Amino acid sequence: MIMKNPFQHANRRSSTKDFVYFEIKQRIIEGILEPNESISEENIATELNISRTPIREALQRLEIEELITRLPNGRLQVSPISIREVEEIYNVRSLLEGLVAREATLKANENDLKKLNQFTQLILEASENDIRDDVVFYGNEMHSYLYQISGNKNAVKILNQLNDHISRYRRLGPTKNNERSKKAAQEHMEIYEALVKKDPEKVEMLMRAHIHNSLEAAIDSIKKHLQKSIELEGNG
Amino acid sequence: MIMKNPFQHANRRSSTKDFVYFEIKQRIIEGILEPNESISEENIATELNISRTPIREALQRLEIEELITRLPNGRLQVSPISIREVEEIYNVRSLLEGLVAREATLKANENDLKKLNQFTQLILEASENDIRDDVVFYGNEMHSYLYQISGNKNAVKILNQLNDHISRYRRLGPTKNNERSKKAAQEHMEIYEALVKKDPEKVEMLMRAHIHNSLEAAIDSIKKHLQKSIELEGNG
DNA sequence: TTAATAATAATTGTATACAATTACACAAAA
DNA sequence: TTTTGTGTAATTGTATACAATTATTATTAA
Repeated sequence: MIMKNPFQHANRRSSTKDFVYFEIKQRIIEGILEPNESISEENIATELNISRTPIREALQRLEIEELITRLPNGRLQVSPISIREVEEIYNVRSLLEGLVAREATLKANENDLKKLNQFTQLILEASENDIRDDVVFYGNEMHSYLYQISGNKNAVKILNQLNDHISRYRRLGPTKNNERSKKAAQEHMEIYEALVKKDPEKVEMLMRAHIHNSLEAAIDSIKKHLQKSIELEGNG
Repeated sequence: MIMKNPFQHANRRSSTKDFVYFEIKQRIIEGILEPNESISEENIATELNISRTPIREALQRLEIEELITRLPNGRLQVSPISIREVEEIYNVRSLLEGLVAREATLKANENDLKKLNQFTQLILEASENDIRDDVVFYGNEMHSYLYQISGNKNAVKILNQLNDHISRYRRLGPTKNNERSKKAAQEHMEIYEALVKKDPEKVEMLMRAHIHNSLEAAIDSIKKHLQKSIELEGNG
């Protein structure tokens, strides 16, 4: 038996749809739902004990954001991954991160700079202790903080979507590339220093380079992963 | 009485939802549905003689693309317009058009260059005859053709969404700015010439500048429009 | 055995009933 | 008159029934 509105405790309207959206997105990013795995509305409905209507709406959103792909026959599957797509995403991201960082440079106040300094210190510390997860975490925090300062809602919305895809790819690269972590920490520091000097052009340039460098590291690990997958298939 | 599936003649699955999506989007772009005008699922359902289900899905897509805004109370309205948003959109568009044009430069073959030459000629002709609509039309065609050559699906998808918003703003500027048309025609020509020379850096630079120049023309007419709206409100 | 076809099952698309929320009009009290 | 509250209408959210399509299995003919 299905209860009428299992999420009515939430204040906002339509929290069911959002709950399903975040839940399925999380599973895709974490790889619980694997690339090319088929998705059934009915299965999700049964598992989460809700009707198909809010599930359809959540899945449509994921489809628009291209984490899910609709086949010509109407069925859905988790979107496949490809090196080509990663390169596309990083190219766009590089430009937009640069734009946002430049705008943030012009708008950052003393308190913002203090905050950003704290992030760079935390990143540096994590990289010195070889804690890659923390480098990534505080790195993301610093980027998000720049998003916020910039106030550029349009660019930030796109960046957040791109970052969802990147999170998905990042999971594929378990390579604890400490060399990259140290370089990334250094790059964040340089970006911070240019921000303090209120040099928007330099901030933009450094940020673009920073994203491009991350791309190369990412591609390496993805290539390894894809190769491994193919080997496994071959042996299966 | 509602018929079961009024659009079943179409081959593809789910054409009802898509039909509603394009129909409502068109109305928003053309201004038939005005900024801040409220939107009711039931009204659309009655008018188009279909049930609310596919309409909800179409509206959700428009909401994600931000042509429609959901108020905290769950009601929908046509998204408002603002100069600030136009600037944001053009800034992002400038970077992505530049990226796509650069990539297209590397991939364009002889036939593509021939096609692009035809577009530049049509644009030039239209501008000399002061037919602004044709300058815009063939200009868009040329941009779309570059999208296609680039093969960058990710960037193109974002650009198409941005262009929907820009189309909406363009309608506000009935100023037959022939000076801008002539300059735009010239700019397209210069971009074409750099493409022929296979100079991706120059193409990117020229394209960015071209978009920025369009922005300034756009802002002028939008400012005039907003001012007029305010005056009308004051007199109303 | 294989290929073609028909019958059946599974899945998505749409309509509709009902639930939950919000807006609105109207009445009562200050 | 203004404000507060209450009942009603309007609107959105969810569940469910059914329609349409697609996939799968079974069956039959070659």
